Amino acid sequence: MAAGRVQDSERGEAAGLQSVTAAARLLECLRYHDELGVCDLARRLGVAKSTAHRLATTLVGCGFLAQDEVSRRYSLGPSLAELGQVAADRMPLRRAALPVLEQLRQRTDCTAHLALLDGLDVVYIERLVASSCNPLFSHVPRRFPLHVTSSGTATAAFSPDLAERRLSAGLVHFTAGTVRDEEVFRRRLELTRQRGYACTVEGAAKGVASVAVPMLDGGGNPVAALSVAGPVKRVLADTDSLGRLVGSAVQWLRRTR
Amino acid sequence: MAAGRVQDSERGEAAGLQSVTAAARLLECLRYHDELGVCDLARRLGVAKSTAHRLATTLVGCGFLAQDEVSRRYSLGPSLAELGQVAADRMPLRRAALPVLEQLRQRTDCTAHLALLDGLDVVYIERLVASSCNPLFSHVPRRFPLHVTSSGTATAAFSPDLAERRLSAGLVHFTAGTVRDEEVFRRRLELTRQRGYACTVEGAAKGVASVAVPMLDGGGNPVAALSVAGPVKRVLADTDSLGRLVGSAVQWLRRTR
DNA sequence: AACATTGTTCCGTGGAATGGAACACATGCT
DNA sequence: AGCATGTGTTCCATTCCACGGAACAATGTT
Repeated sequence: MAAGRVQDSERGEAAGLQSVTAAARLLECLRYHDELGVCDLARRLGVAKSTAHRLATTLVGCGFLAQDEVSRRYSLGPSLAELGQVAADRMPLRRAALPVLEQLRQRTDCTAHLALLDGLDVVYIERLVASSCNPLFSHVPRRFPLHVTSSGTATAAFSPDLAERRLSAGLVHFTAGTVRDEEVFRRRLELTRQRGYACTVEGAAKGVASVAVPMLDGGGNPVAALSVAGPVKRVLADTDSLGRLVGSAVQWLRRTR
Repeated sequence: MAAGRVQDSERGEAAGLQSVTAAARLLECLRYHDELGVCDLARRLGVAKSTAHRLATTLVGCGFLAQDEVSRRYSLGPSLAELGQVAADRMPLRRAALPVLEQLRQRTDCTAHLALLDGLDVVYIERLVASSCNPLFSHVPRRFPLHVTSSGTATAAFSPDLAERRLSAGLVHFTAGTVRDEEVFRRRLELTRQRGYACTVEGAAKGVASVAVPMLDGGGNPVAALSVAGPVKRVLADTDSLGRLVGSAVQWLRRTR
């Protein structure tokens, strides 16, 4: 690493140790895939098969990946689950939000979520599953582009810059319920601003609707959102009242931080 | 990487890419520490300060670590939280256990846990916090040596080999409630076998007692444990009934897998 | 049989990662 | 104030570790 270290990468972070960065990128390939093979990983990372294989087997050794004995494909491993849970346990915003999320869960009998804004996506960092919830959320990803879910819509509605960036990047297809049309999305943003909450139907998961309210920081920028999600009929029967409950929860959370 | 690749490491796994392995070990240093500085990390890893610094800053760039602007110390980062949650979401045993954990939580009004056996430790992979629980578990680690908690005791009680290995490795001090004496631990193991459940007081956290039942695989080896934890008085008032409830939950889980 | 695809292993090579040293900064002690 | 100690960051010479290419084994399709 001689003078003139490369400071530019796709997200502007220093490249640092290249093989560590490659390993992290490999793990990220599995965000939306239960498992992937070596050749697929190599293609996604833009490296040789043997390089991808070495990265993957090293991560298996560390417990960050696991390999299926029959299919030979790789999936996220137990040590990642453990450390990830530890990391989430320690997030101050998540800690602060837990009591009010639990309250929301009980009052609404819906699954209560905390989502953090990250780039042009939201990441669901906490999900307290409703007691009565039979279609579990286990198969639902944790990260969505802003336009896909109520939490993302809610955050974009209160940041014109963010909304424009998301639109410029394109309203990528994600689920059957993904809004793809710019005008439709703009109307949703406006409606969200008027009502103070966003509502989406089958954004994240089939058969599920949700209501979300953004949490803004001191400067008025959205950083997170609270939401409740449940069967479409249950949520649509009650959106205003759910919106008020979630809104109160957000107010409470802002005051206790 | 010429011929004669070293196949032996402390846990018998191939070393693979050394800097990737070092990065993983660095993340593991933070299991029991909210944050650590570069010099501390370097000492723990047995590397130069500059190496630890480079590892840490690379991981910050990837989102796996975060650095406090004032103290300059490093803590686990948001991308690790995200991917870790995804990894946990996808664990088949955790998925299968969720309904019965929720049931336990409701019936007992205690915090319900799923712990997996890993080496001489148990790792708490799922924790459904009791509704009435005010001293939250946010500060409680996810990994404990077997002798410290009820889940660990329960698993050790039904594997003589495992118990002996834990004893040989030493009953390390963990919390004020940690059993340190071999005879005491052996008596606890015997009592657990007689009753079918383990009970510990202030093993994992001050003011909390818990009751755990191991889950054995087809060959009779413990792989996991279910447990409920709550205020000492509540748990001790009802250990037998809690033991039976948790035992039924374990039976149910075994039959559905 | 020929071809395409996958996952794994091997090897020569050069560049990426290392440790040491210097530096900047902060704290505590005499 | 000067010194000792500790921290976190940056730079550079050195070398060995990580890379890509190629070969191989296995599987599936035409």
